[in-house]
This record gives sequence, structure tokens and C-alpha cells, in this order.
Amino acid sequence: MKLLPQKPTTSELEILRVLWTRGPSTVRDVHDSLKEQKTLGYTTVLKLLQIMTGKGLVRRNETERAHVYVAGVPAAQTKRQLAGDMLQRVFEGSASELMMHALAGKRASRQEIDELRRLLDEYERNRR
Amino acid sequence: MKLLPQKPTTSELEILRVLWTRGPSTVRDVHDSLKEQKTLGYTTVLKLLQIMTGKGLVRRNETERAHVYVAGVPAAQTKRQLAGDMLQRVFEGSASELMMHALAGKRASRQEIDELRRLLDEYERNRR
DNA sequence: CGACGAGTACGAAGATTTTCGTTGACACTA
DNA sequence: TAGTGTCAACGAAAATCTTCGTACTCGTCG
Repeated sequence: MKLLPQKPTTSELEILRVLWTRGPSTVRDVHDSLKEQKTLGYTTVLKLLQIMTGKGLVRRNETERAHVYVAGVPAAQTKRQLAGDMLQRVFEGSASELMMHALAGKRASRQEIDELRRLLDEYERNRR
Repeated sequence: MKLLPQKPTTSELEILRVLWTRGPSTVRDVHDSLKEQKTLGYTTVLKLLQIMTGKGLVRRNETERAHVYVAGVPAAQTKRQLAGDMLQRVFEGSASELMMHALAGKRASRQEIDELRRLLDEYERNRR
């Protein structure tokens, strides 16, 4: 049985998201990507990546001078972990409550609602 | 336009949950309730409640010697805030993704799935 | 060679959160 | 009245997270 890696912090998650979408990246790549949204020093990103390496959240290839980082945890697993955690902590395990409050805040499109219905059908089919 | 109170931290949320379900409570009440799940010193809970009072997350009545605390924010609003925050931070606003990963971790009952469908119908009806 | 640019490593300051210990007030009671 | 139990206030330690500054290394270019 494999231990779940630690839950990423807010900043760590931002970095993971970059790695998930960009794939293998150098510190500079990540830093540039993040710059779109917020200002963050280069060494700050570097340090974060070093810490995350220690935690196993990312792995790195050091053969090149500019080390190349990749996500060490799959996006799906992390998202499941975060959603599941909130489900328990905030909604006592009730998926309906979670969805109700998630939808309450936003204006979901017709498409999205249909997609949600589709998901439910599929979930039910795969249920054992 | 009224400012949203700060997002409660993990511990603060635990306390809010007690207040939401128990209603007005003294520090001792809260402390006893929490003791079910985790060990926490009495003064720790007191301190937390004092901090939360400062943030406006709870209010207190000081007429009695043992002050009586009540939640200062409605459960629904806080839950919406937390769910919405995660929706953005983790799922880029996609409710379907959120639901998918929330369900992936748990074994939802037939009842719960039906309830989710019902919610979707209702949401769609109220949508304009 | 010597300066410069691009990197990593490291330590440490700040900010926030979590956790208590200690103190002093109050009320009850033996 | 002296002792005991309950309480709020406060400060501060400990833990965690966030952010950088500084130092050192390695190529490259003039």
C-alpha cells in the first residue's frame, strides 16, 4: 500500500498546475508561466520546486545544467485527494451538498449541466 | 457591497461546524464537542474563538461569566465560499471536473446519485 | 584572462496558523 | 477566610508556508 504524498499547499498547487499542462519544465519555464498571473521572484519558484522535490511532489532531471522538473503526482490523483478532503471536512461526505454549494456560486451553462448528468449516468453504470 | 469575511482556516472551520450544529455555545461546550475527534487543550479552543471574534467569524455574548459564542457567518455562505474557491483554484471553474473527482474517491449510494440528479433539475429550473 | 549571464544551493526573514502555559478574576464552600 | 474549580486574557513558543537575498558555479564572449 503506497502512501499518499502530502497534500500540496496553495503555492505548490499553482506550480503543479503548470507542470501538468506544460509537461517537463525548467525553473525558468515555470517562473515565466506563473508570471502571467502573479509576480514571484525567480528564486522563490526555485525554492518551491526544491521543497517539492523533497516532498516527492515533483521529480527532476539534473543531467542538464538547467534542471528539468516534472510533476511527481498525477493530476487526477491530486484532484481527487483535494476534492475528497474538502468533501469530508466541509460537507461531511455529502456529494450533493458539495455540488449544491459549488453551483450556487457560479452560473453553470446548459452544457455543463448536461455534462454533469452524463457523469452521473456513467458513475452509476460503473458502480458495483 | 459587503466584504466577505476571511476564509476560515482548517481549525476555524472545525469550530464553526460545532457552532453551526450546536448553536450558541460556551468555550467548554465547543471544547467538549471537539474532544470527540481530536485532543485539543481548552485554552487552545478559547484562543481560537478569541481570534475568530476579531475576524468576525464568530460573535459573542459576554453578559454571562462564561461567554457564549455564535457563528458570525452562515454555514451556506462559508461552504459556498470554500467550494467556489476550490472550484477555481483546482478545477478551473469546471463543476463537472470537481464532481468527477469528488465522486471518484467515494462510494456514493444510489440515493445520493438520485439526489444529485434532482439537484441538477432544480438548478436548471431556477436558472435564468 | 575577466566580466557577465544563467543556474543551483542555502539560509533566513516574515507571515500565518496552531498550540499552550501562566496569570489573575470570581464565585462557591468547608 | 482559605482553598478549589472555572473562566477570560495574554504572550509566546512551535510549526508551517511564503518569499527572497546572497554566495558560489559554470559557460561564453570580448
